[in-house]
Amino acid sequence: MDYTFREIEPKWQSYWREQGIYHVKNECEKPHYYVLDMFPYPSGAGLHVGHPLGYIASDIFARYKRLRGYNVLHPMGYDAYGLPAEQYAIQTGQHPAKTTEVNIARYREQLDKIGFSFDWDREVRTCDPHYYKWTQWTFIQLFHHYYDKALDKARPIAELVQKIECGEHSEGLSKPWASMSEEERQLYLMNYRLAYLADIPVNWCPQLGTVLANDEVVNGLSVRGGYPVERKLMRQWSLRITAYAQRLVDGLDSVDWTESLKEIQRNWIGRSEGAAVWFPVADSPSGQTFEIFTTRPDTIFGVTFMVLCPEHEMIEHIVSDSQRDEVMQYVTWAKNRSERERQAEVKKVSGVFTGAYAVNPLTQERIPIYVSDYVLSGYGTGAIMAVPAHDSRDFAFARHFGLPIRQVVAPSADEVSDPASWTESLDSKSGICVNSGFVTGMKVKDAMKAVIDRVAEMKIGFRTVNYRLRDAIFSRQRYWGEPFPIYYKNNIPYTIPESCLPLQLPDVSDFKPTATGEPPLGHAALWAWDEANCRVVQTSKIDNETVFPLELSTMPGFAGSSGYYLRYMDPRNDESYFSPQAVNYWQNVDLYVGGAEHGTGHLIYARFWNKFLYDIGLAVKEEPFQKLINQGMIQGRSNFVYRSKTDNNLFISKNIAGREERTVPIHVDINIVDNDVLDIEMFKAWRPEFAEARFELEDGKYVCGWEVEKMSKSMFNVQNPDDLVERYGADTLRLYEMFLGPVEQAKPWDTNGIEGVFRFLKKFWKLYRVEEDGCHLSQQPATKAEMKVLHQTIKKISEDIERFSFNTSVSSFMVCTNELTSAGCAAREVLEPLVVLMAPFAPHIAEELWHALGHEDSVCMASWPMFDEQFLVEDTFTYPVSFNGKMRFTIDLPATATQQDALALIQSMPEGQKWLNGAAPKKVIFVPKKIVNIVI
RNA sequence: GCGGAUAUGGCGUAAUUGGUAGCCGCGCCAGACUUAGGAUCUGGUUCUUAACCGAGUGGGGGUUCGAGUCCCCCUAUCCGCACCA
Repeated sequence: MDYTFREIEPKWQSYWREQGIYHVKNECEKPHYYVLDMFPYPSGAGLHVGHPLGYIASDIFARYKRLRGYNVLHPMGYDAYGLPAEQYAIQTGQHPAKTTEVNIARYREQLDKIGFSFDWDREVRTCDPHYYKWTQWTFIQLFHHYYDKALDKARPIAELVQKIECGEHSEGLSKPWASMSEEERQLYLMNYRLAYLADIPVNWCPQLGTVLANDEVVNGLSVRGGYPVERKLMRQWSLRITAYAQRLVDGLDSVDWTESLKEIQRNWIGRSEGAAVWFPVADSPSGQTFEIFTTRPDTIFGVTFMVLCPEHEMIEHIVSDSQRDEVMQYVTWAKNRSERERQAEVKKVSGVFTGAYAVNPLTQERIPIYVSDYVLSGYGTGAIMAVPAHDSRDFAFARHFGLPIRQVVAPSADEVSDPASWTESLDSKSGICVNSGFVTGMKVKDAMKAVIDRVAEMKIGFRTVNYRLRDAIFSRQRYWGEPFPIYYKNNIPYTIPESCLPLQLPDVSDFKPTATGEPPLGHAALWAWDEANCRVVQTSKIDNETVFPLELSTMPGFAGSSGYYLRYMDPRNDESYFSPQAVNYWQNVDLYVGGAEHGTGHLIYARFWNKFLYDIGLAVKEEPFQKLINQGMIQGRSNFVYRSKTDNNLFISKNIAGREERTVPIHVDINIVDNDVLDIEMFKAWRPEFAEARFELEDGKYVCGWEVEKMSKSMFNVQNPDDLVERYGADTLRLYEMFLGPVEQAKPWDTNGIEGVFRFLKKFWKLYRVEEDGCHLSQQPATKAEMKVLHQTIKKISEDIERFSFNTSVSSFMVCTNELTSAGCAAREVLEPLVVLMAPFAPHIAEELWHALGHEDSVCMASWPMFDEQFLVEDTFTYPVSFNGKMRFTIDLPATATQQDALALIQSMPEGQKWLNGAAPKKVIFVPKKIVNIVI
């Protein structure tokens, strides 16, 4: 019988489904293992071959772990809320709920064809009220918690109130707590809540009609759609992720991720140590001071001016009358500049003198205060001490405005020079302090410490740490997201009771965003909160006495994806996020597979979310994802035909002389090209304008050009997995995606080698001599050589899977099959274990062969074969013999041979004598089972 | 500018982790079976050479009996961050 994958694959897919083979229980004697894929956005384009790459790898691993006796949690779901889904809905003019539904169905159909072992009973969708109930619930918990710096964990806000009442906490209190109104108290607590409402400058994207988080903006443009983003002050919900900055840095040391991704996160969090110092404003009657942050306290003697960011609140208080107009003009100009403009003109220096002076607290020197937008309001205190000699930005500013530059650090004490001659600043943190008062002569590192100690002693500053990480803006002026479980009473936000969750997303007909920032939920005119009855009411009467307005913005895409891995543990629980039993059993994700592009988004938010849930006693591990594998991006491989410049109907094959000058390349659909050879008939039928095409062929073929580009519809290089499943079967697709190269590596998609993998599977199939009534194998014992091949393969495949090196596994299968084929092996004792080895990679063919071998149960229930060392040991070993490191000939020695044996044998051989030439070897290096090298 | 990674035949890649570089696959060449093949099977395929020899893992140096692998310098490509004081 032939290998009929078209019959086999659907047959076993429905068998697995009907038998519930992949259903996982939470209680089990077996050890647990949790393998997770990053769940997809169900976009309208469907899956392309890049998506399943990671899924196939994790599926192989999950199946392997099952065969190894683990109870494996391997779920899948959909990240259905958020901008991409909504943008697609707007483009197609349909309701997002509808398009999401359709897209999910399409994804599911595509996924099912590839034969994954997901437990679909645990599917979650972030847009499902049963799911987002817990997203909203977590938000409520965040709102009701603050970060206790002493305990270094989140605690209920009620505890903070208690502390305030006992007088243990008074930071920033303007008047006694007892005399504060409810509104004043709430406003004060807002400064502490982990989910808080504040007027903050945000990334506003008019085209998308929403605010975006920092990781959703790149180079001043939105990641989704590439629209310009501007800075705007808006009242927004934020998550106080910065409270966790240090723990987010520290936690990286305990997880098994690639160094590069950890580094991406460290950079994003951007921890820097330094000092905060207060600089008094000169001649200030009210004794004003302002705080600056510096990582170079050692250079404080080199400060020649100060700079405030345009948003700094101090500006209007200190600006001199003569400078007021100019300063205000600059501030207005700077504030109205778009992010993109600002970033594009980073090199251009701008700024203005305030007319005011500050006093260097260590030297009592008067130094001018400037305003410039090179100082950012969001970092540190939005004010800096400028040391132009040792900071390139200050240097550029000083040169532009002709401000003095004073050297205070030199590579060595005698390398002091006149900064007037410098072309750049001396930013290095190594060297000796010069002209620096009491730190003169100290090494930079020692001076940093000395200056901090001194300012601390003088009570004008302190050692501190700053982070680049900003709080995560959590409001989106969009429709397709989780509603906030928040209503407003006297403009003060209150959470709706947990028992009323989920707060369902209202169905509105007009879900489009507005350019002004009014959330589309405002279109749900009748959407308000009846406080007394704890329910959403449809009334236009918001009386602010019994009926209150609800928050109209929705949560961002990362809300739903931040805790989904925990929900999979217990996905149908309506009483809690997940049960303690479930989380105690599964703990956290053992292996997480997904793209590195989520390094500064989802992977940070999820870690934060998990740490918070850990603090409040829900999660049991501080880090959610123990091991992380980043699968490489699959790029497209475009094909080109070459059209004559003079004759639109003439196409010239790639390698014909002079083709380059005579033609222009045109993208051609990769589906009508096979191994870079164009299917001429399909090409003519592809588009009407090519119907009359004529060709200049080479060797009777039309050879296309190719290039690696992004996979995109417009380049006709999108490879759809369904087509390949149809043509070669899911098992071939699975093996081929793995065979392409290491999972972690980015690579262009290229079907040129898929035939080879397909041939291999057919060959593998033949090995089993399948007939209508099963396999016609002999019961004869396998030869020693055959057993050796088998056990080598078991060893290799096991090691490969543990190392996540699936491309080499496929090669090993090929070698094994080739050897068994040429040995004519028909021994059951060899072929049966081989089926189990194949099961994680090509589950359909393995299942079919397993049954053909006479088994009644599924191959998924088998156990992984163990290799037996006895088949691998050699009686003799062939040693390469080198002279001075140069390999010359080989000798066979018993496995137990020693250096003396080797040397004796070599000396007795004519070859050996030729090389030794009668002389005694200087040295003999003998590494058992490796090499004999003789130094002559 | 800062940080991270990568570099091996015509192509995708492999190398027991310092021990015969190029496994496996594609492509190509030759052959077998075929009316036929874009089916199947067999053999060959780093370069140079008729062959032996020789050269060879981006370039240059170093450590070592021995380097694709370790160390230093350089180049190229990819990715991340980027006025973060």
